[in-house]
Amino acid sequence: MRFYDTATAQVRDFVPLKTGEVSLYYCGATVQGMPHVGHIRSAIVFDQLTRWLQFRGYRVTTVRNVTDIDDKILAKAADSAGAEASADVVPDEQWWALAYRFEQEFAKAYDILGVQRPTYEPRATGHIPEMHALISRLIEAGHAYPALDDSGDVYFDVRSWDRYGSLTRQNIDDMQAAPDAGPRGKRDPRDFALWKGHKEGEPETAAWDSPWGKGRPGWHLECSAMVTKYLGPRFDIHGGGLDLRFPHHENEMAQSQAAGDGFANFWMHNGMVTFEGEKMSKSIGNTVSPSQMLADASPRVVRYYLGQAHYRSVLDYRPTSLQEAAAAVERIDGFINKAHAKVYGTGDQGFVLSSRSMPAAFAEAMDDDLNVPQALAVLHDTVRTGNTALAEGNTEAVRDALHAVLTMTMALGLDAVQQPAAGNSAEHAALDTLIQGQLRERNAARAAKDWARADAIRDALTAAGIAVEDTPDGARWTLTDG
RNA sequence: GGUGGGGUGGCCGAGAGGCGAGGCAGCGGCCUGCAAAGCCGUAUACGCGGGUUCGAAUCCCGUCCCCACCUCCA
Repeated sequence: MRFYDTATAQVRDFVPLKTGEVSLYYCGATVQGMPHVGHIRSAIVFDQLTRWLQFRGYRVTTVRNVTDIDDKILAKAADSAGAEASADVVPDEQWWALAYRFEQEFAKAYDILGVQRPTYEPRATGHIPEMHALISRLIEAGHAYPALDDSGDVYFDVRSWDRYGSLTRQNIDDMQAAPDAGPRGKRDPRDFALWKGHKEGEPETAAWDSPWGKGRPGWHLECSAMVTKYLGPRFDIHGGGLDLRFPHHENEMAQSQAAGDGFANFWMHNGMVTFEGEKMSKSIGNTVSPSQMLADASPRVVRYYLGQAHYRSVLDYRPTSLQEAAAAVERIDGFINKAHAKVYGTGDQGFVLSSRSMPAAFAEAMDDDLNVPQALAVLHDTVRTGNTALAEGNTEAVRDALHAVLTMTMALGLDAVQQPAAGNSAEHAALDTLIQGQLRERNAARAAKDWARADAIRDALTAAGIAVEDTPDGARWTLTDG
C-alpha cells in the first residue's frame, strides 16, 4: 500500500508505526456556518481511506476535530444580536450555541452521506489545559514568547525553528507578509498566535485563564494539542484539505516538532471542489450545500459523485454532474437488483464484506494511493460481466459478479448512505401486490397479442412513476424516482 | 515574487514510453410485439513548438494558459 505524502512530495510505501494499527487525524470543520460540498468531499475522502485501511485489516483510530471557537464564530454571534432570523441566523445567539448548531449540521450531512463517525471527535474548547501545556513546553524550549505589547497573545517564534517551511518547501524570506499584519508585538511578522489575549468587547465566556492572561486558543495550536492527546506524539497520517497545507499544517508541524513531538508520518491532502473553475469557499460565496445536492439526487448518488475523482485532483462541479453520476449509479444498482433477484429470489440475503470476492485489480488500484477512478473502472467492468451473465442465465457467474460488486460498493462506502425507505416495508409489499396484478393483466394481453391494452397498462404504470422492464424471468418493476 | 498542482475525445475523468481505463452523452447493430434495461460495435483524445527514441499523451528543452497556497477557509 502506498500513498502520496505531501511533506516529501512523493508516493511512498505506507508502513504503519505499530503493526496492525493505523492512527489517522484529519481536520474537521470550523463550525462557523453551514457545511458546503467541499467540506463533505474531504470527509468522504478520508472516510474512503479509513474504510480501505479497515478492509486491509488494520485497526484504525480516526480523530477529526471540531474547531468551535474562532474569530468568525465570535463575530457571527455578535452580529446575531438584534438581527432578523433567516436561514442560518438565529437572533441573539451565544457563540457556543451557534457553534454547536453548525456542528450538528455537519454531523447530519456526514451521517446522510455515510461518513463513518470518527473514533474521537474532540472540540477545541474542551482541550484548553492540553494547549496550555504545549505552549509552556514551547516557551521553555525557546520557541514561543508572550507578545512584546500588552495584547496578551503568545506567539510561536518562526525564526527559532529552522525547519519552518519544510512541509510546503518554502523559504520564510520568500513569503509575502500578511497585508495588514502590523507589528502586534511580534518578533517577526510571520510569527503566529498560539494563544490570543482576550480583547475588549469579546464575551467573557470566550476567555479562559492562562499563565499569560485571559484569552483563547489559536487555531493551529488546537490541532497539535488534540492529535497528541488522542494519538500520541507520533502517529501515522495527518489529513485535511489542500488549502490547509499552509499556514495551518505547516504551523502545526512546526510547533509540535519544536516541542519535541515526532508528529505525522504521512501528510495527505485532498483536492478542492471548484465551481466553474473556481474554488468553492465561503469567502467567495460560490458554495453548493449538501442539502442542495440532496434535493436533486439521492445520498448514494451524491456520495458517488463526490467520491469518484482521485482524491488529490480538483473536482469541478457542473450542473450536469449529478445527472451523470446518477446514471452511473443506476447502472450499478440495476445490476445489483436484478442479480439479487436472480440469485436469491425475493428473500433477503445478508452479505458480509469479504476479501475473497474482491477483484485483485480493484484492490491494487486502491492500494496505489487510493486510485478510486481506476477502482471504479473495475467495478463497472464487473457490472458488465454480470449483466452478460444475467442475459445468458448463468446463475453461478451472476452470483460471483454480484458478490464482487457488493464487496466493492461496500469498500467504497456506497452502501453506507441512508437509503430512502423501501424494500421490506409493508407499503412496499402492498404496492407490489397491486402492481403484480397489473403485470398479470398485461401479460394476458401480451399473450393475446393485444398490444394496445398491454401498452396502456405499462403507460399507466410509467405515469405513476413505476418503470416496467421485461426480463428473461418475467416483468420487473422499479420506482423511477431516486 | 515564492511554493505546489494542472491543461486528455461532445462532457466528466484515469493513465504516465509500445494492444485507445471507466462513466455520461451520440451514432450503428443485437435483443424486444414495441419499448425499457442490457449486450456488441463505433472516436484521426492527449495546450502549442521543437527534440530524444524503432516507438512519446507519457522523457528532455522552450512556450502559452489555468488553478491552489503564501490572509480565515475542507
